[in-house]
Amino acid sequence: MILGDDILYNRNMSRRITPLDQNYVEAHQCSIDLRMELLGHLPFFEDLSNAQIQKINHLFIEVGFQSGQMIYLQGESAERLYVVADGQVKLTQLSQNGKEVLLDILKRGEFFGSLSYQPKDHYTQSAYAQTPVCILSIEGRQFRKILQDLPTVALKVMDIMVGKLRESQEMLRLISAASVEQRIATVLLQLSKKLGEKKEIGLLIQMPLSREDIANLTALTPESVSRVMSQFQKEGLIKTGRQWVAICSEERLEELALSF
Amino acid sequence: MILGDDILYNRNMSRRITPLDQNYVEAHQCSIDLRMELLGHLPFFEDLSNAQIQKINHLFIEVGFQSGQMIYLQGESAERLYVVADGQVKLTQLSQNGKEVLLDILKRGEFFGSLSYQPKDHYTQSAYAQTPVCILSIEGRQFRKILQDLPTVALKVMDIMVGKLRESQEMLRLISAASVEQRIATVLLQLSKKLGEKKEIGLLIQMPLSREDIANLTALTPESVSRVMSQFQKEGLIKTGRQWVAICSEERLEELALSF
DNA sequence: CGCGATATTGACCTGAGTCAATATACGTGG
DNA sequence: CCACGTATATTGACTCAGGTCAATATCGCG
Repeated sequence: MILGDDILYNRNMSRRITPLDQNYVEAHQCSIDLRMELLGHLPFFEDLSNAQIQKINHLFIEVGFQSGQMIYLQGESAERLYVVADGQVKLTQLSQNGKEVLLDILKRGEFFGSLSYQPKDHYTQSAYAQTPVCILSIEGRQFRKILQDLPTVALKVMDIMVGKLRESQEMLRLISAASVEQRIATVLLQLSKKLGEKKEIGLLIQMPLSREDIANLTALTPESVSRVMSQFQKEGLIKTGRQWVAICSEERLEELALSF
Repeated sequence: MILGDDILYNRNMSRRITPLDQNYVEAHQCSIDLRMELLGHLPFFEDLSNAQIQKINHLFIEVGFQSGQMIYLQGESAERLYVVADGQVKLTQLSQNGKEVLLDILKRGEFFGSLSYQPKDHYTQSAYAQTPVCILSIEGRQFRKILQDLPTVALKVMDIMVGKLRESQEMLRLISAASVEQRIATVLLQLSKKLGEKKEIGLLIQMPLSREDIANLTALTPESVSRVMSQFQKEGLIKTGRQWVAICSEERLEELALSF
């Protein structure tokens, strides 16, 4: 993979290639301060007093997962709500025929798992650590109680759900109506908006992202994704390698993505 | 369309064919009592006292729409929240390339429109009357105030949103991973669960539903839908005509639908 | 250094889209 | 109540985007 005049070189000039930061979270323990800091900045807790946060903090436990590890599995009894404290989590659904759909990628501050009151509810997706992650988790019932006691929190959570619903519906439209190129362009832009970091290479999507992941996001096959992305690279729209993508021309990608 | 030993006959034995009830809502005015009755039975208001409902009732206005009429258009400033009092409403998104995606079909008691606090929010879908409908509507800001004042209502609304998100994600999976036959079978079963009525013909989906509607629901073309449904009919799984479908063998459809 | 997971590329195939001709239902208005 | 016209549905012939399968290349880890 030869990438112009960048740090990245290879095809046996032999040297490291991945531009991703890999000094990720260890399966670490956040200090109490760090946890308070984090909880206090969650979009749905941000208006609460320190005392309230402190009380809530005690209800959370902390767990670490290594990259690729399963957090929970579709179909398991849904008992806990999780908050991403550090790293990235992916939510997927598996079909009988073996096809996996990638529903969402979550970063610090986003929640997933059980929001339900239902005692006998089951997870409708699986959650995996996409990087090493640190996760805070709370019993579903207790989170529910917080929502009942603190209407502002409930409203915020509702707003987030409304947003997620919209995103999901947009995705439906994308997959129903857009060409392969448009789907990939759109998804790359979405991800860059969420996880992009400006680097010399371009706007790097700061997370390990395989062709297969992109295929599962766009309802395509890894081979098709590969073909299109090779093309994009030839045209100078992106630079890409194993598990990473950087965007070189947001404008031209937008052009592709917008018109559908 | 000759359908065995049913009331339905034609192909110029000449007679009515649609088995749908067409004595639908007139662009009617609900009496105050009817409105109170309806509001009191909405899933999110059901726990409220009569007095509370009465107060809320005053915030709602009532509008009728004829079949096919637009209720609002994607992109318009989103100012109101709507509740279906009678009839059915469809929510769609249109893409530049002309492809329409059918996101949801709503029946009595379901809400749509603006849930947002944002003053400058815009509808992300369009809403059309699928039948003649009676709609109650409230200013978004006022509904928001209700949610703030009545936490139980906010939680119920949140739960409904969680459910809608799940449905939307299931749909994503269906469209991403299932064959044409599976998609159509699944969608027909879903609709029959929501709107089905047992008739002599079979389990009739009580609403006007064209091939195009089904195509827009399943990310297919009307022609493909037509081919598959003709096949289904030949195999005795369904009976169908212009704008209507009845299910004859739920079991065999389920068999098709389940295994993906 | 060597291996396994990931990515690329090519040749081929096929399911579903497209376009077009035809049939049919059913509302409208005579 | 019939006849006509329009929207809807069916069906066929053809095309093609994207899937499938398989061979090869490449990365990056241990």
